[in-house]
Amino acid sequence: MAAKFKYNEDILELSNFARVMSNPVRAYIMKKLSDMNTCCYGCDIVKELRIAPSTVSQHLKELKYAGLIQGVTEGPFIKYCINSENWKEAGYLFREFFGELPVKKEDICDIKSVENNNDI
Amino acid sequence: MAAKFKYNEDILELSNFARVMSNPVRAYIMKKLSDMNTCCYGCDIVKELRIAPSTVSQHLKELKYAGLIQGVTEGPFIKYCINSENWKEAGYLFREFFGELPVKKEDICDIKSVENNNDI
DNA sequence: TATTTATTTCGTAATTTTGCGAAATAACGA
DNA sequence: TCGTTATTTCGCAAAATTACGAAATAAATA
Repeated sequence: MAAKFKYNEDILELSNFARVMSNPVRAYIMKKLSDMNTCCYGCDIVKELRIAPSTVSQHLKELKYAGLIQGVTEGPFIKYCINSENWKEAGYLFREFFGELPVKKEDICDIKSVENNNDI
Repeated sequence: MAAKFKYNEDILELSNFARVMSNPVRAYIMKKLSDMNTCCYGCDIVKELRIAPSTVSQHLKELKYAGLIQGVTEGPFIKYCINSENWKEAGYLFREFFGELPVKKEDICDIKSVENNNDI
């Protein structure tokens, strides 16, 4: 029978990052950490999302395993921060995947010149 | 007991797109369609990835349901093309999620390219 | 008409994901 | 020391995902 197809490494990496972000809890955590570029404790997430500590712990573990966050022990707490390096890496991967997007209005340098636009 | 947390709509939308792209077959198909901005038939995917037709059909259905592709009947074939509108939308969602990344050279706002730009 | 090709639907089995409670660990403060 | 708080690990059950084969549909063609 035919050999199994070998996916491009980028596709596998991207789909794995996508898998990690496919859970709302994990997406929420990453959004929180990246948005305000701040850190948080597991107990913050427990309070905010009102889910079991063990569930949060599991998701944080997965994010850590994926290299997207890193934890620093602070007494009985563990302060989790984003791993900027890998976060950027994931960002580039997705950006490349979706391709260069036409600029949005608010991103355009000069609004006037938008009126004659030839891009597809 | 505490009411269930209500996620931001963007988070839910993003994690759902992420779920869709978390499967290598689906990521492969989208990459193929978006990369060369071309179309394909289900049977192409069957041949390329060497997986069962029913499996491919299922994945195409999911992509269609997510609004990322659209099919046009062509005799016994169905030609699938990308749904640019929604693909762009997903792209923006991810771009916003990952935040503005340090500009790469080719992304730098260049008056010339903006001058001929029709896209909204 | 019979055959071939592309596709879909359906049912199924295997695997993965998810969320939780219970129990254990660790650090802090009264 | 004892109780509180934060966290993790473990086991479990429910749900979702995945891939497949068999059967059915539909169009093209010999």
